[in-house]
Parts: sequence; C-alpha cells; structure tokens
Amino acid sequence: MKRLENDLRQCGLRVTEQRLAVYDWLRKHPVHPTADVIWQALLPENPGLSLTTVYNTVKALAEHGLIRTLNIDASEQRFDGEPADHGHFHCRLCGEITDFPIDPEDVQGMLPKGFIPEQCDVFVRGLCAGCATGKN
Amino acid sequence: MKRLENDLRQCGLRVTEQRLAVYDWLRKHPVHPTADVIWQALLPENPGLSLTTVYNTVKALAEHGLIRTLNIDASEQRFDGEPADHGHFHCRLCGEITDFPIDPEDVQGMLPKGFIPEQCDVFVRGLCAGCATGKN
DNA sequence: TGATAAATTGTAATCACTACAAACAACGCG
DNA sequence: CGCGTTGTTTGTAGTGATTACAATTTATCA
Repeated sequence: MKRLENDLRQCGLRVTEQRLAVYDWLRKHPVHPTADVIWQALLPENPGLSLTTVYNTVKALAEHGLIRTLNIDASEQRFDGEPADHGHFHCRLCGEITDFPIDPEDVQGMLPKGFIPEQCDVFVRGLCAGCATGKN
Repeated sequence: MKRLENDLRQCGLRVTEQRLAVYDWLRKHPVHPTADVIWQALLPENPGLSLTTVYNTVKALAEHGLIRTLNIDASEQRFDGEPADHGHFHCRLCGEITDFPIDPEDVQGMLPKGFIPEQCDVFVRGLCAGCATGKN
C-alpha cells in the first residue's frame, strides 16, 4: 500500500482513504469497470463513499497516468488499472473484454513522419476464442 | 450518387434523401464529425432535416458497416465515412485527428490464439507533426 | 497545533443521445 | 399508375452518465 501512496504523492495528489481504495481496487481487479461498478464494489467496505468522489478520483488518476480510460462503449466510460500500453479485445457475442500485449514500437512504425506518440490504444472487435468455437 | 443508393439498398435500407445526404457528406468530407456537426453542415441545403434523423442515420449506416463510429472523446461520438481499417492520431495540443494507414495483419498478429478479429481500431494520442515542431 | 489549500459529499444541473407516437414516404404488387 | 404495407422522419419528452457547485471536512506543512 505504501507503493500506492507514493504514486499519489509523486503526482502531487493528496493521499486520502478514498483515493487509495479506488486505486488499490483497480490495481487488484484486472477488469474494466465503469465508475458506478467501482463505487458499488467499494461501498460495503467504505460506507459513505460518494459516487462523485469515484468520478473525481478516476479522473485525477487518469490525468496523471496512473490508470487508463477506455472509450469502448460510447455510452459509458471504463477504467483500467494497468497503465502500460496494451490492447483490448471486445467480443461481440459475450461482451467480454480481453487484454493482450502489444509492442508500442509496432504501432509507432505505422505513424506518419514527425508524429510523436505518447499513448496508444489498440482496440479490436470480433469473436473471442470461446465464442469462436461455439463453446459459449 | 448511384453508388451510394446501391450501398443502402444492399444493406436492406430504404433510400431516402436524408440518408443520401448524410452518407454523401461523410464520404466527401474526410473529417470525424459529431452528429451535431453533420446536422449543422447539412441544414442549409436540407431545411427541415432533423437532428434525430442524423442520429438514426449514422446509427443505421454504422450497423451495416458503411461508416465507422469513433469513441475518441468519452463525451461525444464521432463518425468516419471511411469504413476500411485505419488508424487515428489525436493531437493533444491542437486536437486534430489525423488518419494513418494500418495493416490489419499486423494487428491480427498481436491477438491471442483463437481470437477472430472483425474490426480493429488503432488510436494514438500524442503530438502531431505540426505541434511537435512548435509551428502551431 | 493552526492555517491553508485541496478533497469529499450531496444536490442540482448539463448534455449527448434515445424512446416514443404521429405524420409521412419508399417500395412492391396488382 | 394507384394502393397498402412497412420503414422512415420528425419533434418532443425523456434518460442516464457525467460534471458544477457550495458547504463541510481533511491532508499537509510550518
């Protein structure tokens, strides 16, 4: 937990219980939840936690690169506790979002000359392994 | 324009003036507008056109693969008249969105075994060539 | 410990988007 | 060509995720 506190401090963010709870939960759960899902998950252990605080927190964490935001659905924003570049596969049948590793250099090679990448997202829609074989 | 009519018919969509107007405009303008921007652009030539119709139309076109939807900003959905796979670069300074070609095979190679891609988006944030050299 | 600046909270507002029902128009069939 | 069916358009009213705001609380540092 000291590590998480340090992360916050190095970004100039004050360390609060709420931020630690949100940040810790995102790091420990390799899913891609909405703000509301995070809130519901934390509420039992953190009574009084406000949904607004969850929104404020994920916004602050994302602005400082500690977590990532995913615009997969148009209607709702999702968050990802793993800030390093990686791809996301969205199965159109089961809806599951699967992470996969990417090599940022591969992506960089696709860019026009002079463009400087800072963050890249590779997002693929299709059928996941389970749904493709009809096992779901 | 006959080509566009055919595209609509082959998707089982009825050919209406409104759909042709939206589709034609998206094909001719290589930008990434929101529904509202499309509406404002078409209104002078198409008085009475409803914003709801623009929303309905882009939804129908996207569902049939004639155009693409871009979830670049969390707050608003953008559309792209070019349905083939290609990447998008979003400059964090000037906000411009630049297209760049990608090889779908490169992306496919990154996927876990058994996953079947159907549509892929490569989205990169950073500095565009103009902003990187300080010329903006 | 006390000052100060930032974070939290709850409520109210915003804004992109959608549901809905009535009016209308495209397409197929005679 | 005219008619009926069915899909489309339109305006309005809603929805739901997200944010603005002001009051209260709390982290941080001297």
